[in-house]
Amino acid sequence: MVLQASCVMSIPATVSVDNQLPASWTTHYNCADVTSSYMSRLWSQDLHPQNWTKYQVWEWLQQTLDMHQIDATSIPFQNFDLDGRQLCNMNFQDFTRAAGSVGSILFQSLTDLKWNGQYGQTDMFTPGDIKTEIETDFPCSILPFKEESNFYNTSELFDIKSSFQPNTILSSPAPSSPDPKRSQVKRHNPRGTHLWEFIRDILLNPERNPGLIKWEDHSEGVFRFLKSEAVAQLWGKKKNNSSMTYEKLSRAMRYYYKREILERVDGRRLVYKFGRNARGWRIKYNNNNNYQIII
DNA sequence: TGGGAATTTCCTGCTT
DNA sequence: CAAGCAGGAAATTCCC
Repeated sequence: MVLQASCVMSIPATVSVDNQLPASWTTHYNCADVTSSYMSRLWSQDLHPQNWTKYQVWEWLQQTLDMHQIDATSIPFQNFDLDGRQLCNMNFQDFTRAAGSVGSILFQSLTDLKWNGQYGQTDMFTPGDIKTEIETDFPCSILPFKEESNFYNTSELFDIKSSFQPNTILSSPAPSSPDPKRSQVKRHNPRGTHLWEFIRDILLNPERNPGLIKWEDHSEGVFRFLKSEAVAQLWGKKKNNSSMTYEKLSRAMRYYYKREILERVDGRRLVYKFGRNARGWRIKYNNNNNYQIII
């Protein structure tokens, strides 16, 4: 995929994913330079940092780092597992403690936003609006982190839903092109997470759900259900449907063949393969032994 | 209220 | 034989 280099999320392979920022953080802003003109028009100033969700805090963090061309991996993101109110309560020292020398930049950025509603001369905007825009334009299930953070609470799955937002902008092919008129209107993701995304997210977080589904060939997108009924029940739990079974889940999976979200794998039970319209499952390793999920 | 998308439910027949 | 797979058909749910 053409956008591999600029549209990735970097996670140290040696560190548990849940200790890291949602992968979106790096993703968004590696993409931001590519999409700056697109993104800049999305920002507005109608949401004070005080009211940000955790997700929006992360968005701001990533955007600020990107603006200063600071490598997102150079600061411990787990120190910013905060909502807007907590963030605004941090003083300069708190920032330097949390992010070292970068802390002063972050502090300055936040101060500008708090008091001026903007940062420098840029079109600073609220992360929340970016979220809205992306939700509007793309069919892929996308919900703000705050709404999804408990999504897998019963199963201890790490939620990486937020990881795929801006990447979707750059991925191709998209089923349909964004309509600039419609993009001005806020629209929620119609039905929450789609089944294939649910499956993908389990696959991308095996340390949280060992033995449910596993990659057969990650580079090819081939995976296999190990505990089919358990996955079905998990899916049912998410959909508040206690009668979900693998038989029903698999029917939904088969519908994906036509849409090329999945491809058939003949002759192998419980084996599926992501198709050309499934995004966010590819992975590659870079020179720093970090892995990147390619959208 | 109607329409569409994305399942969900049920079913028959076939395959492993 | 049980468990899966393949799809058709209709129902359901949710959103616009």
